[in-house]
Amino acid sequence: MNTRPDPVTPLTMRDVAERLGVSTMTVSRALRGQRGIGEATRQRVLAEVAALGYRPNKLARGLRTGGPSELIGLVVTNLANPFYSQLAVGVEEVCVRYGARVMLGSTSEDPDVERDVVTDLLERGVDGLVVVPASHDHSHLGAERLRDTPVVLAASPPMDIDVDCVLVDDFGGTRAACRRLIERGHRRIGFLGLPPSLWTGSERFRGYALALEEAGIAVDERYVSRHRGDSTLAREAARAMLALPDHPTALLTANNRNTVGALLALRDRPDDGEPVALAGFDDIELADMLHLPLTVVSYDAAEVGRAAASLLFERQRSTAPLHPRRVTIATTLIDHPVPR
Amino acid sequence: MNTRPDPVTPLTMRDVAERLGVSTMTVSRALRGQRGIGEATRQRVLAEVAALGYRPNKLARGLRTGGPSELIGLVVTNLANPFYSQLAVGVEEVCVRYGARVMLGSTSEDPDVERDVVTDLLERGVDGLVVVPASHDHSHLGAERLRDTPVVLAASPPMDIDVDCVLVDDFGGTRAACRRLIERGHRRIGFLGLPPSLWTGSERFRGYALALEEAGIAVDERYVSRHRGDSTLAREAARAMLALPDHPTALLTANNRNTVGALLALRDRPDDGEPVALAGFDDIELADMLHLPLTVVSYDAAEVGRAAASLLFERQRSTAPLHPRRVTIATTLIDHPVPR
DNA sequence: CTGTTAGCGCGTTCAA
DNA sequence: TTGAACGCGCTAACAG
Repeated sequence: MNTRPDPVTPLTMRDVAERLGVSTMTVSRALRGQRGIGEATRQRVLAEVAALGYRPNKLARGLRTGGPSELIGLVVTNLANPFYSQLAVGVEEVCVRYGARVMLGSTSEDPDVERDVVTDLLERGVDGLVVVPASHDHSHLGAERLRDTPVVLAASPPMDIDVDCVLVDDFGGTRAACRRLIERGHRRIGFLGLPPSLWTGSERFRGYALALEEAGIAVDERYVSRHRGDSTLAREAARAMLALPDHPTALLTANNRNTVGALLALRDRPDDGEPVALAGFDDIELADMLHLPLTVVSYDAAEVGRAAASLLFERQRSTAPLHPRRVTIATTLIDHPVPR
Repeated sequence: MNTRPDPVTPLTMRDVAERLGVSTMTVSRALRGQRGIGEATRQRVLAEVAALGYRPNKLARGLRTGGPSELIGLVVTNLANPFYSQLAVGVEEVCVRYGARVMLGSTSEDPDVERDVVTDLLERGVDGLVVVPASHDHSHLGAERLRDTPVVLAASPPMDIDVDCVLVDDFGGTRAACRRLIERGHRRIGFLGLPPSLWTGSERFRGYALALEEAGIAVDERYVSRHRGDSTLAREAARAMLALPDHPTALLTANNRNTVGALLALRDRPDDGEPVALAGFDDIELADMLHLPLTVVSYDAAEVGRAAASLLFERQRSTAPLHPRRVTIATTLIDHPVPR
């Protein structure tokens, strides 16, 4: 005989209370371990809760208490990119430490989608937002639109708004990589990069250009290609550069997609003696098992997420209005040898 | 002059209504585009909403309507693993199509954490759950504990509970890979795998063992190592196998971590003439740019997520109680040549 | 077309 | 120690 109420209607505190002949308050108190309740009653309540499989409704509770939802919104451009999934790992890790959960939003790099996603997350009551912006327009992330919900930008600094951000040392990392190539005697260095409209695109190019300048080398436009981070485009661009009579003796790539493209172009290239060196931003798994040596600018993507989430929780906890902070994650230059 | 109410208290519908001298119902109707409201009033309300930056509280709305939260919980063992982040991509993709969001939960492969995470997600009102189980104990995912919340297991079939699941063709894929090695003349094939306690571990071993049996080859225990999927352990195991006087002429690895370990072991190995062949489950980026040829069992991890989410929404929409379904994602065998 | 009443599930407040 | 009334923000159901 099934004495449980209709299973399509979820159990409420009242169901538990009625079965015990007590008020909902008694159940509520027992559930939250609040003092001021008889130990015997407590046990009776908890036993019934377990028997019935009752679960409190955190949303209703939050509505009543007005407390934090313990929910963080994470808005990324493309979760398929390992950088962003690692970022998510870091955010999640810190959130769990603070008893919070992560709600995901993917924008497909579309600013309009970003607006909608941010709005939806706010309407769902997130306590804070970590956003990898899809464009330079951050107006929908400003204080007047978000009221008191804190935001942290990742991988890109705020434009015209006052919020925290976590950046990667795009400039320094790229400069170091370019210097390494110069140290090895390269003077004609090609750059396969992202469009200047992306923060990372302009910063990484700046690192490249400054390293050349410091070595007294002029930037040769024929050796620079600034397209979207697509490995097919990168491959074509690299191929074209390498077909020049005075082609670059080294390539510097602005992200892992470009590195893959360059690797493909180098692989396809007829072996005409002098090998072309390669360095790139972002580490690559198995990089030291490739058929050619590769120098990479490596950094901890999960750390970006951890830092962003930490800034969020710190701000949440602080009563005094902190002024906007900026954290930069360091990069390391790694030389991957070739096997044998 | 700031005429807005105290910003720490979020705006409610009442704030909007009072400013307009209308009832909250009028605001509510205007906001939801419900018919039965004057066009002029509607515009007035919407204008005020925009001016104030009011945002409805979806949680309160959901509490009142009792409608779905349009929220799916995704519970994975380890988001850092590309397989699971790709799974998340697929789940998110389908959710967005249905107007839902994804709430993340990571278990670190700990069954106790899994229980807690699942409970928390349910208390937060998710409409459904996609779970990559951390163990064989699925009792906390059964109908009596979840009431009406549908669950789909990913990568592992349900044990003692009746729920949908999406699997990868672990058995068929591994058998195909092993056959390929046998076709190439190998008779001594080493297996670097996962523990039998994992579903994928036992299925992939089963594929290996059957392929051998079909070729009339007995399984040699010295050629089998079944440890956790850690590349360091895999490397040691591979090294030990290759040190045998009659060492395997080919290795078959049960997942990408094992493949990496095997690659490392093969790289370190003194070149004693005959090269050792390698095949493995899971594709590897840049596999065709390695220093040795690699055969992989490839499949679309995002498709696993898409299928899981689809099953969830289908079940949600269907009134009749569907019986448990099982979807298997196909695998493809890919031969990655070595460059040049 | 608009407003009033009531109540979703829960917790605060105050009285018993 | 326990319970009743009330309200969190919103909307269904029913007035007018």
